[in-house]
Amino acid sequence: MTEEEFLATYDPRAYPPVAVTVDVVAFTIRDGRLHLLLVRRAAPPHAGHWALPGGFVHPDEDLPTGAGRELAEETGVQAGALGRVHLEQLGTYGAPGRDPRMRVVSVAYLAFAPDLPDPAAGSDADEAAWVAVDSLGLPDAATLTGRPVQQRPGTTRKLAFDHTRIVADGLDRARSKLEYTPLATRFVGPEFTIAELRAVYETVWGDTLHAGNFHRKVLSVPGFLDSVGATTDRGGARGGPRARLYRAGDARLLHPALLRPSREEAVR
Amino acid sequence: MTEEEFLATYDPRAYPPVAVTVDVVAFTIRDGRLHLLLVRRAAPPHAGHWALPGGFVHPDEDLPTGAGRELAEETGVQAGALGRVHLEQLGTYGAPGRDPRMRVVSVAYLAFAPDLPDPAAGSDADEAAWVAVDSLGLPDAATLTGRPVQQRPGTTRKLAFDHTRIVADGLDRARSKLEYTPLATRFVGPEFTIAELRAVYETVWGDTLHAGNFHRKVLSVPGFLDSVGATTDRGGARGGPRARLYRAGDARLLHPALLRPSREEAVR
DNA sequence: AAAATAGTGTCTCTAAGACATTATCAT
DNA sequence: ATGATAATGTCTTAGAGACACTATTTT
Repeated sequence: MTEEEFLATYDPRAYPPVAVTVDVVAFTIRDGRLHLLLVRRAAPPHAGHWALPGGFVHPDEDLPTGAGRELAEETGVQAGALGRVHLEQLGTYGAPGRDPRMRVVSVAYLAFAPDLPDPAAGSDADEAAWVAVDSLGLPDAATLTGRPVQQRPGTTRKLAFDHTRIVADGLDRARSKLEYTPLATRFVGPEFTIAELRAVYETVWGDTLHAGNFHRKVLSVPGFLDSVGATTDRGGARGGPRARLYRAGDARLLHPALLRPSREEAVR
Repeated sequence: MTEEEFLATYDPRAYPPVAVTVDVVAFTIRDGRLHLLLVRRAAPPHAGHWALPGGFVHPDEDLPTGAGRELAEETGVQAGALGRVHLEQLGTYGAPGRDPRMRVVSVAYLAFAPDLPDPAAGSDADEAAWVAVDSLGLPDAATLTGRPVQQRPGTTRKLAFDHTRIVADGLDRARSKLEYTPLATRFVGPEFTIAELRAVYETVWGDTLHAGNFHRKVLSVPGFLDSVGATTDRGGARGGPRARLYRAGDARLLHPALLRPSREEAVR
């Protein structure tokens, strides 16, 4: 093996070409539903199918930089203005044959953003849109816990390549990270109410939470929320007192964590 | 961007070549200390330095398959006999310039194994060895919690490329996964005592645990341990009754989790 | 007035951690 | 006998969850 490796060290072009791409699983919340940024492929393979935004890594470009660039290209947000967008590496997918053209190793990134604008028209020849995740037919929390699945309206789309798996992995990661990191604050504006934060958890987890217990719980986690000292201008749309406003604190981990309800079933 | 992407789609060789390698962070426990499989590089760059075992991905080879192959090549264990070895993807490292020769994107895998034999002599021209992790000068749990660091004997080695960072990330992952998965059982034999399991936690976390509370705790986690019904042949080397033997249960997640002591300091 | 919501109080139960205790084994 | 260890018991405290309740606001 050493000789082979030795040769490869000095002439890697002797190997069949491998392409490295960056794909982005970008989540946001719109109208109380979790949405995912997708682009419709114009060219084969999988022409006409929806796929994750992504593309080849540029020379001299770091992987997270490439992910931010791909995200910026599709959303129209300036790459430098992605300040409130959280970006983290999700995983790398490189099974032979996952792209019929050649060996493609794809590094997937996960992005969380507050409600971003619709993809800028004409920014790309491919159509791009925020698509409700629950229209993709992925197994959700309700499926896992045996409760009846309520398929939400919207066309069920089959994603190109292995992107359905990548999205499923990203969804798992997102659900898990809400438990022990302040990630949920990335889905809301810089100042938010506890009810808005709770809506994030309920949307991503696909479960309803007890408002009173949630309220006390998040306030008890050190460094999670900082009180702004002000309240909303009005009460809720259907009544209720004005809610206090909070900002994200400096905690990077939540301790104690906010555990999802009833995870025993998913343990085995 | 579309044209560029379009062209690239059909002629990826137009891009500067990118190499994809697989590196393995393989941990095992020897003599109560956490060890890491390293190889000494024979050729430049970083000749003479220790590095993670790894190499270029073979054509038509899946990424985890490649990781298992690299591990098998260095440990002498047959690739098919890696049954008790846990393998999972750690992350992908692709910063430009991390390899001075060319653009190299490296997919790192994390492996956990019970005590494996010394690397088979002559299996590779490079020297390979199990190296104590605490001789690498990485920040350990004691460092993070402000307690005095006791550097254990052994030469402090500077690893090649960005492998020190990769190992640090792997160590973080391992410490974290002990909390909420039955991963610790991968470091011991098929049948083990609770004291042996506790030694794994203490070794990886770099902290001492209360024997009695640990005992009751692991037995209270559903599906973590299955009793064999037998005990060890002898008591401990320094006395004590014979310990009951257990096997790993069918739980894939520990609920409730075994949290590390005093993590508040690392939260911010 | 009626309904909805923010925020707090109370109670129960689980679990973590500190510590003690008993039984068993090696030297 | 002595010391070490396995395994269990006890007590205190923190936290999760269910539920009730008050105050505030909108329609």
